[in-house]
Amino acid sequence: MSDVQARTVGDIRSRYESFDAGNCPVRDVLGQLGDKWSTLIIGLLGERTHRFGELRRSIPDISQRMLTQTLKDLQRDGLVDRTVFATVPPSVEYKLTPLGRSLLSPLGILIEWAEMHHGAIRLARQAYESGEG
Amino acid sequence: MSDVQARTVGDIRSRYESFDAGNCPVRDVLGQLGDKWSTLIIGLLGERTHRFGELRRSIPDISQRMLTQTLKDLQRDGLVDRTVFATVPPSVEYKLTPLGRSLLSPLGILIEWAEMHHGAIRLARQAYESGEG
DNA sequence: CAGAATCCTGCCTGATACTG
DNA sequence: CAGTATCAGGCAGGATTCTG
Repeated sequence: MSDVQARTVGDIRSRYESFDAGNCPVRDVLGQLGDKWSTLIIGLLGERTHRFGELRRSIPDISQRMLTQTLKDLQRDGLVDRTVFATVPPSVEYKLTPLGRSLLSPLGILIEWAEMHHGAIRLARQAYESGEG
Repeated sequence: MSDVQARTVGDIRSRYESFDAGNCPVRDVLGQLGDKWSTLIIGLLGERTHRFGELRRSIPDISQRMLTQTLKDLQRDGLVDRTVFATVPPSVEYKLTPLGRSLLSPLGILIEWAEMHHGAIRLARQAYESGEG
């Protein structure tokens, strides 16, 4: 692990400085993943194919506008596949593309880190507030 | 890898739904990492300790305000350690805490994914624009 | 059912000026 | 050098209404 970490430490720096803001792959990816709903939708679609209404019910506090827009962005980036069925009433299915599925593993690792250290982060926040906040 | 992926797929879903928005560790972490500058600063501090002015020069397009604020947030979350030296003129050093260093590996993995698939994402965007954008 | 269009608001962010 | 304070703009995101 120390080997992996030592390598990635340098990589983070070098990969940022080789690209301006517009073409930086890190910003391109984290900019999208960092928004409010993308990772949640990717997680749901990683589980199985969902219809639009299923996604909306699974994420009670998302607005219709944001669900539509986030799905469109993910589709645009080639992470999500959208299939329309010409039924009455119409139905639309969303699923991950192979590219989208390949993101599940790195994303899962980050989520594991988040859950593992969430308690420590919350404690640090409390300590900060009572001390100098 | 199929084992890791299969496990994380379910995890993403379950870890989201067990927490409301305020306590969800995924949103807590990605909300911070997803901002414009956090990952860049973490990458720089993963390389070595930096002074305030060094960080500012290393990130030419960050405003003083955002650098201060991002550093404060990272310090608040226990990822970054801030040390003031009572010299004239004053100097302040920033470095990663052990918690912050533990984030370098998962973050590096995500960055590797980003760089590896950045080309595919850009191609998907071009295809989307010319097709239905 | 699955969206598109519109309006509105808050916060993120940058620019500028000032301080210890 | 390392910040803080203040102001201004733009965009993310929500609520509502309308359509095929």
